[in-house]
Amino acid sequence: MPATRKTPSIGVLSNHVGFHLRLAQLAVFENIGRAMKDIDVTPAIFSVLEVLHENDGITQSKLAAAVHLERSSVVPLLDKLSKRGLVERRASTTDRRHNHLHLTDAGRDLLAEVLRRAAEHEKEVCKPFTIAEKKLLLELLGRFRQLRKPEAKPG
Amino acid sequence: MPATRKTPSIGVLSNHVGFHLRLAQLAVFENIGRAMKDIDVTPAIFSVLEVLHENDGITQSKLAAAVHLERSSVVPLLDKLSKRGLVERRASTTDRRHNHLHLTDAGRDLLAEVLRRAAEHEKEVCKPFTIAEKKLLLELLGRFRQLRKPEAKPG
DNA sequence: GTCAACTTGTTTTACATCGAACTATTAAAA
DNA sequence: TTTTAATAGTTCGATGTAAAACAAGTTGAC
Repeated sequence: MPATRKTPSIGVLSNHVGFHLRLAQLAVFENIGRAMKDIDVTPAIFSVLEVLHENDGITQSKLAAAVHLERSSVVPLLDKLSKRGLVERRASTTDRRHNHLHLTDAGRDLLAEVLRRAAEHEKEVCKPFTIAEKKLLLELLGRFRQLRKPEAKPG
Repeated sequence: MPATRKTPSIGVLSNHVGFHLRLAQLAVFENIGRAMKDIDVTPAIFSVLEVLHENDGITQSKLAAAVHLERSSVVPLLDKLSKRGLVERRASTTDRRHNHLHLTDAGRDLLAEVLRRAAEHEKEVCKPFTIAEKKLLLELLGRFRQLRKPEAKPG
């Protein structure tokens, strides 16, 4: 019995949200990659620049939490960005454990371009949806937040 | 100017599907991780076992395509699985480039357990949704398929 | 039948991310 | 005040995935 005729079946995977979330994310991120590769901006970098712009002087830990990366993952990312002259780490004077992060002018400029492209890209990627459908999709996705880490700490 | 009062803003990210897809996938996969870590099964492994079960004798390339991994990524994964005695690579007799992949008895046994847990986990993860909502969500996610790689090949 | 083009699995290299352990610093407890 | 615990950033090691280059095999053009 020739097993691999035509398209392989994915079995129960077709009923699992995890699988489909991954595929969707893959497709969208691939798209972003194409849209921004010439300016060397990944989704992670985009989110960092945007959060830095929205929260000037934020610390690394808070940034990490905001973009859902680990503290330790943010370090090399910021290394790269400050090497590119987009971000500055300023040691805090009041609490010498903290770094306060700031976008440089170059960082702000790049972010402006990134935002321009991101808006365009978002339009592209959401073509399959009406406004209402997109809003609905985001709302549905938001519900997964409910199941984040059962992180001890009772009220 | 204390920049980091309260919760940092994520700016335009809140309107970008990519960001929310990532968060949702993160949350769901984290959950799966917890549910299966004692049997050493990741989402990728789950999908591979299932596709192998559904398509006995499938080749590595086709498997890779089915689970949306690269050919080259599937190699170390299968190495591990065959080392664990869950999967067999049999060289094809008709086309010596191909490996035909087969689940071993142990592989089938493990998959059975995995499917049991996956079903339970899926129920858990989809608690925030009604049946109709979940169906809707999967349908919406499916629409992102339309934007997969503009991979040359005109009709 | 020969040679070019393609396909399959693999190797190698690179990279993003994580978790655990470490240092310096601050805060809390005693 | 001294001791202890917590926090911020970092380092280090491991892992998963990808992209590019490759060898072996196959197919198709001529």
